[in-house]
Amino acid sequence: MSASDLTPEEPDPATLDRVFAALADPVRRAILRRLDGRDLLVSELAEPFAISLQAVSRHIQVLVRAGLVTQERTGRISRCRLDAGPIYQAAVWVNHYSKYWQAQFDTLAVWLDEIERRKPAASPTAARPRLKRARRA
Amino acid sequence: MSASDLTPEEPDPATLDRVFAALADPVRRAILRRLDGRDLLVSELAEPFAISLQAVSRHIQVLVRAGLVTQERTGRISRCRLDAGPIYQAAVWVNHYSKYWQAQFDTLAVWLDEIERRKPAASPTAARPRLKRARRA
DNA sequence: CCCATATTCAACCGCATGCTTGATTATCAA
DNA sequence: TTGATAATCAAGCATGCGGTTGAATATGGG
Repeated sequence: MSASDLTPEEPDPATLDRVFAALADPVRRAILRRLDGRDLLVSELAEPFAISLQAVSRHIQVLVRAGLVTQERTGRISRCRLDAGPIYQAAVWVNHYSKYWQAQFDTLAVWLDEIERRKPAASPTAARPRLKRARRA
Repeated sequence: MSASDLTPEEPDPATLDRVFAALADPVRRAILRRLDGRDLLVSELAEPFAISLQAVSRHIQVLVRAGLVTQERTGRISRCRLDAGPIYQAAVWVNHYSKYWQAQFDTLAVWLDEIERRKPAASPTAARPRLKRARRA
């Protein structure tokens, strides 16, 4: 899908700043992963981490400010829900460069096909080795 | 490193940290955009920005440390080249959530269809903006 | 050689981040 | 009312970031 179909060419830079900055932390990424498909309380969210509850609470606030999480308070509990909307903007941005790794993979695929073609009757059970992601030279 | 490198479940967190952090700055994103398709010198890269050359040089170093830019020095000049490889890891991460915005667009499409259906003979020239349907994962 | 050019290094400043511990607010339950 | 629970607020600390200016390091050209 073309990026211009549903979003402007360059979305709000400040939004992109906040989203990418929010994603630049392993705890926050793990929080988003845990919110994938279910809503969780702050304390439930904090449980697997080796840091204080307060620290997790602040991580959640960072995610809220980035628009990636919404909180709905009922009584003393606060249920956290994922909002993947802003991630879409990040996805549009990074996917602009997909041509590069696709070209890389296409080249690799052609190369592997070439190897396959030169092989003198490979064993039928031995599948072709999986494509390893090309590390930069 | 295994076969899962192509579509890694969880790539190296530190790499992801550096890549997302590098993308969380408008100057660095603009640098990457300007390097899309051509290599540029540091001074050429710095030209459109209202900050000092030293500041741009440090931004480039951040991008180099994130693996997004490589520098080839010949003499006193330093030619900068984009390496989109690490962006692929970021793309894999964010595209994991594509199901959400695709669902959103599907919902929007259904909603627009509903409106269309209730309209009593819409004007022929004013076409409803076409919504490209996102591919179902 | 002499000087301009290209880039980086170094020191500094202001501010944000990530974590801690302790206090506070608010709610539920006995 | 009393007390436990859920979550946030607040202060403090170490670290890192983004910007500046000034100096240093090559390198190329006259």
